[in-house]
Amino acid sequence: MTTTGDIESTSDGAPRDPRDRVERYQPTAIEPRWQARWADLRLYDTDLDDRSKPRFYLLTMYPYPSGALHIGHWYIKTPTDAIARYKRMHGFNVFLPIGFDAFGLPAENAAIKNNINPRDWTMANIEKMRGQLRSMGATFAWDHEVVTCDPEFYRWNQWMFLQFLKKDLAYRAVSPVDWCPNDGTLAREQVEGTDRVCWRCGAKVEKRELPQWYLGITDYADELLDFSGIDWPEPIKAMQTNWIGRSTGAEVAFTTAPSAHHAGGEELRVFTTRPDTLFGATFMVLAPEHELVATLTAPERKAEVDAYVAAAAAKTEIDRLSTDREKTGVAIGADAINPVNGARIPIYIADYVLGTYGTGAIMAVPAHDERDFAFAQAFGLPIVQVVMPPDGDPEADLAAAFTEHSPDEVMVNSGRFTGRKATDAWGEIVDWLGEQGKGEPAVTYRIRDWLISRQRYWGTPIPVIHCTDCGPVAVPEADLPVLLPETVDYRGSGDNPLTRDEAFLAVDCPQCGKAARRETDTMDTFIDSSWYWFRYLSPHFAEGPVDVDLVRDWTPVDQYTGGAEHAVMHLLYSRFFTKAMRDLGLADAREPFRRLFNQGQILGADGERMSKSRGNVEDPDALVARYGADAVRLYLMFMGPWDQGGPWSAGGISGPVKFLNRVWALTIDPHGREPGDQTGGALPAGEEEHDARDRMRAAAHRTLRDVTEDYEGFRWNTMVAKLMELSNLLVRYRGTSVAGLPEWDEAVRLLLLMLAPAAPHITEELWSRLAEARGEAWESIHVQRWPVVDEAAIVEQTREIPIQVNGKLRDRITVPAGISEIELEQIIMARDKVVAAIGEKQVARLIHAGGGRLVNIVLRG
RNA sequence: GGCGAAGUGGCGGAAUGGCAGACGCGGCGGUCUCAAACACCGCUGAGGGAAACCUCGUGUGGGUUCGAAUCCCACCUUCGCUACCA
Repeated sequence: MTTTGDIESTSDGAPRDPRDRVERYQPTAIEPRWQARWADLRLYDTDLDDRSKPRFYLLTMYPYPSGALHIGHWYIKTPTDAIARYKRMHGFNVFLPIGFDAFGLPAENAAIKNNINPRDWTMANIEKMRGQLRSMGATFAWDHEVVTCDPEFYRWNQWMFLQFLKKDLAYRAVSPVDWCPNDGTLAREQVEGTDRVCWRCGAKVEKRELPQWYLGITDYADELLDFSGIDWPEPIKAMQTNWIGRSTGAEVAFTTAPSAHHAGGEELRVFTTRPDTLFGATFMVLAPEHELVATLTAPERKAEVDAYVAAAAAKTEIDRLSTDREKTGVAIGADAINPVNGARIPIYIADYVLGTYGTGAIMAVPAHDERDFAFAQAFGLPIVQVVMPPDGDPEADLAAAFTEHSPDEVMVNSGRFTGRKATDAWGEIVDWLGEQGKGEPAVTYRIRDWLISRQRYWGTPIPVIHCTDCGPVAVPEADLPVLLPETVDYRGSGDNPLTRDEAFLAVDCPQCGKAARRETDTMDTFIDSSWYWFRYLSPHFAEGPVDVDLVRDWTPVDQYTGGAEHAVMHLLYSRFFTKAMRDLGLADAREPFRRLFNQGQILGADGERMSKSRGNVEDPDALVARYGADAVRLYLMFMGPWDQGGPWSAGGISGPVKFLNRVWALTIDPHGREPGDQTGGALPAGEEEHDARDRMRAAAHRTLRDVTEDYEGFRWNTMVAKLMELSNLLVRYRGTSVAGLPEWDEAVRLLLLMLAPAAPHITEELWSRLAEARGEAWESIHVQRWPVVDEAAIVEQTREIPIQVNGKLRDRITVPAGISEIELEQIIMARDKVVAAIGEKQVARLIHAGGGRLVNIVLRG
């Protein structure tokens, strides 16, 4: 270290900046050097078989290789790296893998545009992004990298699909599906917003009737509602719960009434969550696509009904909604019979009843359902109140549907149930229907099975062969992987080129041996992300998708970090896959991620989502080149709470930059003083050397205690603030007589250790220089143990106590720490300000609050 | 419409029943410098006052409490998700 401690000695020569004699902080010189050194030493390779330390599987959502990292990647990944480093300093064997979500449409679009293979485009991007990820100084276990477009990975997508087929967890069905002109078919949860657009490309989605492959996620609906044993953010659990949408109720069998054109007696089942309102059903509504519409429609109504059905079928969901909830429908000229009272009620079709939910038919109870109420009003249908508050009028005209369903409500106009509490009667009615074989308890879900077929090239081929005789036949496991053809003929079109690739298509049926055709759909890329963290453990394992022993030791993941935008997609699929894999004996945990943290999103300076088209994208490479990775890491952590995100503003980065410069100066030049320093190297007024030494120790250990808590809770912003506070104190003592004393050295050492996980390069550099100055051998700061708080150092001799009168701050006194309440009260009551604030009033009592932290004097009157 | 999150200085934010505004940005004044930049020191919620201090102040209105940014009730605003789910 180069320190002389005496700046006056330079002043007799030509005037010059005294700081020039000290080396300045140059992050761009330091950072690549340490990154290379860490890599050479294999400092962050994880030995997964090491049983001497507790394991910690830290996972962060893998990036899509779009071509460049953006600041959002830094926002999630650098604090995650800080967690890894912090946990290592606590003796954990930390596994922090990284990989690439390498299948997907952008590669295909690039291929069409530039007439190159999507693989080449993808792999070039990956190579570039690897370099960018390294520039973060993050401790990723690169030797476990997974790239999902590698056959070594996607063959196991195919293998698992075959296992799912055997268990009927994968199946093919023809049904109306959401079709995006760019991405092909989409799963239900991949269509967003009121105007029904594709989650990825934003194009409007239309309905198509197609044969498609599904995974039976609904089989696991109930288990997916159980979040016990995992520590996830409440909003995500709420979103998943809403998405799964479990409704308990009953299926009730209405029957068709005999009429001129129909014999009657046919069952019409409805699902209801309100069996207690059965007596109020005044009509019935079928979805236009309901299978019985054709047979039940009266001849004279046929033309109108057919027209309505055709119109509904032609309408996309967009159009259905654009009618702004105005109810439309047509009576079909047939009646149904209500099983509870034998009432004949007319049957309508209306598009507000969905064919895909429940039974596709409802009993309409206009008095107690807003939609039914609106329909009844529009069509002049009777409205009969059957549930009301205890003081209600059963014959009153309702202005709106009465949907309250609390223990107070009583039933009216309901035959033998009249006068009963509605909540009590709910179950009895279901039981009563059950005894007569006219209904039973039922549960329905909003969630649909996961549609995984995509009409795209750049994905995992679905391992199925279509034979004219045998139908769809699974590719034998021995024939896996079904490889994507290397050369692709796009002919400038956006179609799936597999459909034109005769070499790919032509194959013999594995069952009968006749000429057959391969399935050309590929899998939704969310399949890849549904289990990639299992593969990280053994990326080259050839005997199966996962090494079951490693999975047992290392999963579930201890901590997962990533965005909340995947709440009902990736984060739900992953839970499903884990449970399905468990049932295949591939995993033994029922949940994938023990703890989940959703960071916020970094927006552009304009407060909008960052996007190239808006021109508000912040380039992390440029920031790193200018300020260094440590400053960028620290600034992102310092911005605000991690789960909050917020608009980017480059201005604030100067704070962390200045902080790092001070840490640098404190460490390599403790005796130096800045040229404008007006303190003359003196301690703060009234402070003796021993006071200063105590203060440094106390501050360092109090900071350690608080910062440790902040690390545990991922509260980076306050963590950085507290380190800044400590460094501010040391800056004040720099160049004074206490700089360089043991308490100073300890405070600097603790400051570096506490900062190390967040700013790994500068701390490593300074740590090495401290070792060098002491003539010790270098040992990385990142393999040091996290320091231990000395509670004795924090204990203070005196305390400052705020004094309130009637809750208003009136005075502050400094007293010895161990003072008794009686002594304290004597001092307080003698204070001028307190006496003045009390005035003529009487003191009612004194409150010693918060364990002696504050005193409040309460006055009478 | 439903579910969820959040409203605090000029700005990002801290404080989750006990001193509101930690820490930082920006701003103002000073030191250093021939000068500027950097760096360093001080001030910086609003109003009043020469000052000591006083009053007001955490979206709005009420409530609980000795004491409320924090807890409760009602409302307003913003953001995210959802969208006729019977």
